[in-house]
Amino acid sequence: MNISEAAKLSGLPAKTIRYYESIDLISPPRRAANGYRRYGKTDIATLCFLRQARQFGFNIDQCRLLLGLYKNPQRRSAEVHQLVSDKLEEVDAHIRELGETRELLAKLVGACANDEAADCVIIDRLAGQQEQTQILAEVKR
Amino acid sequence: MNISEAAKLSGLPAKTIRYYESIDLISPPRRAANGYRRYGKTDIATLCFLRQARQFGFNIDQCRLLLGLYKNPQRRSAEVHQLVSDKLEEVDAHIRELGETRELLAKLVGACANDEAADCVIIDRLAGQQEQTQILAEVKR
DNA sequence: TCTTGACCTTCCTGTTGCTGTAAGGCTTAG
DNA sequence: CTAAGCCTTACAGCAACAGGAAGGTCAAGA
Repeated sequence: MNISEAAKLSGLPAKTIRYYESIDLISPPRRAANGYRRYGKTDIATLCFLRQARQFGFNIDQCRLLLGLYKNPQRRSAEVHQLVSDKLEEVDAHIRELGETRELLAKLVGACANDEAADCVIIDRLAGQQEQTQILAEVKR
Repeated sequence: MNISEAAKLSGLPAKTIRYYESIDLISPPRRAANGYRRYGKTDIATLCFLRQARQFGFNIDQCRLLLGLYKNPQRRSAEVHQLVSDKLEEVDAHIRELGETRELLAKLVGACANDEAADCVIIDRLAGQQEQTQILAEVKR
C-alpha cells in the first residue's frame, strides 16, 4: 500500500511517516517501480506502535528504545516496566508543577476586581513583590 | 547597569534579555559609549514582570498583551482578568489531559509482569488493540 | 487523446523560546 | 603586556513536525 493508506491505517499523517523515516526511527520501506513507498502490515504495526507511544507522552528517543524492545523477542519485561514507570514519574512531576501554577493563577483570578478600574491586583502581582524591594533598594542608592 | 547585572536582578539570562529585544518584546535600551546596553530600574521592573508572566505559563504573545496592559495606566482590570482566566482554563485543560495519560500509564505499570520474561503486557498494549483487528482484516484479504 | 485531479516525490522554510558557539572588541588588575 | 572577564553580533541547533513549492505519476472521464 502507498503512504496515504498507511497513514490512514496507522493514524499518523503521511508527513510524519516520512519524517520518522528521515530521522531513522523507522527503516525505509521498499519502493515501487515509480519510486513510491510501499508499506506492508508489519510496517503498519510499527507505525501504530509509535502513534500509541507518542500519545502516551514518550518522546522520540524514548520511542526508539521502546521500539527496540518491541522488535526484540529477547527483551525482559522488566526493561519495559522501567521505561514506563520512569515516564509515569515524569508525567507526575509535570502534573504537580502545572497544579501549582494552576493554584497561583486561580488566586490571581479570584483576587482581581474584574471591573473598569485600572487598578489591578494581577498586574501588581506579576510586577513582583520581592523584586520590588530589590528595585526600591536600587532607587535609594 | 550592564546586561549581566540586569540579568542577575531580573532573574532572566542575559541571552534571554537580548532575545526579548530581538523579537521586539522589550524596547532597545540606551547604549553606553562603548556600545554596551545600559539598563535602568524601569527596565528591570519590566524584565521581572516578564519572568513572572512566563513562569505563570503565558507564552510570548500573551506576554506582549500583558505587558501592554502593564504599561497602560488606562487599562481596565477586566481585560487583565480575561487574559488570566483564559490561561487558567488552558492550564486546566492541559492538566486534565495529562491526568488521563497518567492513569493509562499507571495501568500499564501495574499490569506489567516486571520480570525476566519477554512476554509483556505493555508492549502488547502499545502495539494496539483495535489496530490489531484492522491488521488482521488486512491479513485475511 | 487530452485533461483533470488525486496521488506521490524531494527540498526548503517556519514554528516556540530560547541556548550554544564563534569571532571579535572593551576594561581592569596584576 | 597580558590575562580575565565583561560585552558585541551573527549564525546554528534543539523537538517534532507542518506547510508549501516544484515537479513526476496514474486512473478516469469528455
